Parts: sequence; structure tokens; C-alpha cells
Amino acid sequence: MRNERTIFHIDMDAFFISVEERDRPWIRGKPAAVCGSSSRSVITSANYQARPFGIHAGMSVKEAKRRCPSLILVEGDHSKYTETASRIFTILKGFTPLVEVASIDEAYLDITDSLLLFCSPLHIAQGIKERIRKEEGLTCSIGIAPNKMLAKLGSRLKKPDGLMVIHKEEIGEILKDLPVEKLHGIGPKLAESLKSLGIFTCGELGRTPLTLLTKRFGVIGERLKEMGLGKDETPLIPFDQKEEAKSIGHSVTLEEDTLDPQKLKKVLFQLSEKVSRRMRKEGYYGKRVTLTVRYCDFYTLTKQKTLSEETHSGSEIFRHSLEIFESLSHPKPIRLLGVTVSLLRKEGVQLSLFEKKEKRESLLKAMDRINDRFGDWTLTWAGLY
DNA sequence: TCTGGGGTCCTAGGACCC
DNA sequence: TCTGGGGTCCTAGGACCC
Repeated sequence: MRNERTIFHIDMDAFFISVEERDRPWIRGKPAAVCGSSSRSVITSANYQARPFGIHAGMSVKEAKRRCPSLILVEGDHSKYTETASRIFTILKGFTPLVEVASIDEAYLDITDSLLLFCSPLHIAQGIKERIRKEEGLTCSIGIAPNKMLAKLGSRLKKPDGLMVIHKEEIGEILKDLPVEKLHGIGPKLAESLKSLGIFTCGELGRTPLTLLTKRFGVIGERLKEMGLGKDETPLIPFDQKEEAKSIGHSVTLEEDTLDPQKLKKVLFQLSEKVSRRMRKEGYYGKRVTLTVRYCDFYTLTKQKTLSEETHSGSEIFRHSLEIFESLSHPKPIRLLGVTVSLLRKEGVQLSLFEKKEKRESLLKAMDRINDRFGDWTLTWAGLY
């Protein structure tokens, strides 16, 4: 029986806009938000003064301005946020090597075995908050719990600048009346489906028979039941064991909806170049190209093509995405185009063991087929003799 | 609420092979 | 010629997250 795990979830408060407030003191105390550069961009981060106006991430800039005409808008600077985040992750790694980077502004820590070194979890959490405040001028919220799911819930419940410990004995009480959509992984659609079954709270979800949930939701049903009970065994994946990326893509919402082939071709070319530059920079080759097209009515389709040869060349990616683009009929003006490359392989690591095995398997099968047709030992490994 | 841009994972049907 | 079942890959779409 291993120790009860102690997991932290660290979540930066209104990360992007907080970084901007730190660097531009005159914004502080006023409603402000970070947005994209185009006229059709959305809010990516709103400060706590803007939130009472109903402004939140994902809202269009137009709508946000309508709700709060005095809103201060700052164009986002992604590289600045990435650099800030990486310094924060370095601070976290000073407390334990078991740090999972969950997104640009979130991390999980497993401090189960570092308890002896620094005394109580609460003490460690306060130390982390203090260092982030001192060194980066930023606040964060921390949830402490026996698993990732509850740690995440804890940080979410005590925002901003919060600290919440969920002890094993308190789990039932905390989940009893908590709406299911507060849990990470239960979005609007799942929440609606659950409501139609009369399940509104985590307490109710935990009491729902597993058979009912699996019948309705398939494999996710098991996960849902556990979530309702506050159980979660998903392991923490330290930053140095993170898997490689599975896809690399870029997309852009055009300034105006259009069907002009010259304009669209140019955008496809730029997106392809952008994707290929990133692939080369990060050392990837890919074998599948996916084109995304969103029309003016928001109807969105994707079409993909698996290549016979892997590539990271911009002109190759462009050639394939254009071919896909031209195979579609495009009945309406286009709002967004996206190009994604997947089935990635990291440069240098020739073939993974799995792929090597697969190659060998398919070679073996080919030999079998020939031997089946022409009799045994027509083909064999040269090394046999 | 006229709705960005970066991703991940899951599902389900069809092709194809044995 | 017709039949069946299993496995894998490809494809398109959808839910979810930050």
C-alpha cells in the first residue's frame, strides 16, 4: 500500500492580463483585458475589474467593448507569457522534480515524498506563492488534494490568490452539492446530458449506478462515476517525461469572409509556411495534412490526406493543402482557414521501437504472402544461410 | 454571447487484408 | 461464387481544455 498522494494544482490568476498589469502599472485597478490583433479577435484574458461586466475569455472584442466601453485592451504578446511561464516552472521545479506542465499557466506537483524536507503541504504552498509573488509580481491559486482532479477543483474554487486544502475526509461534503460542470472534463454538452438524466450535482453523479452511466456514455461512464466520487488515479507526468507533440497547426480568421481564390491561396501558403517553419524549428516530420475550412455561417469542415512520404517542407504542405482545398466546392464565403500536420516523427530518433516492430511485422507478412503463394522458403532472411 | 487559436482524445463508418 | 469474423488504417466530426 503506497502513501496517500499529495498533489498540488497551481493556477496563475488571470495570467496574461496580470503580466500586462505588472508591466504597465497604470492599468491596475481598471477593467482591462488581453486580446488578439485582428478586428475579429476575442478576449484571451480579463482582469477581475472587467469580470463584473460579464467579460471573460472567449468573448469577442466587439461584445466586450459594448459591455464596458472604458475597457482597456492590450494586444497579447505570447512570447512574453511563454518566457514568464518558463521562469515560474523553474521556481516550481525547485520544490520537487515531479512537476507536470498542464498548460501555459497551470502545473501539477506531486509532493508526496518531499513532505519530510519542507514540513507541511500548506507550508510548501505558501512558499510557492511567496516566491512567485516576489520574483514575478504575480499571484496564483493553489489546490492541495489526494489527486489531480480534486487539486484542480481546489484551485478553481478559491480564485484569485487562493489556497485550498481538500482532505480525504472532506471529499464527500465538498462534492455533495457541487454542480457537475465545475469538474474539469465536464463541459456544456456532458452537463446537459447529465441534467437530462436528473443528475445535477457531483453527489448525485457519484450515486448513479455505473451501468446507467456506461449505457449512456460508453467508456466515459466509468470516468464520470469516479469523478462524482472524487476518485482519480491519473498519474502525474513530469515535464521530462512528456510525450512529443501529436500535431502542429495554424489557423486564421480572415479580416473579411471571402471566396476570392487568390486571397485564399495566399493565406494557405502563409499558413503552410508557418507550420513548416515550426516543424523544422522543433525538428519534426509529418505524414498527414489536414485542412480546416470555416464558412461565414460557422459551418466548419476538415479534410485530411495521408502522404506517402513524410515532410516538413512548406511547399509540400502547401501543395497538399491546396489540393484538398480545390477538391471542395465551397458554397459560401470562407471565414477561417487552418493547416495542421500530424502523424509526426521527431527528427533524429529514426524510427520508434514500435514502428520498427511494425515495419518488421509488415515485412514478415509480405514474406508469408509470397511463401503462401509459391511454397515455403521461396523467400527467407539472408542471414539464415 | 455573431463566437480566436493552440491543442488532445474519442467515436464510428468504410476500405482493405487475412 | 458466396459467406463470416477479426484487425488495422484512414477519414470526418465532435467534445473538451486553456
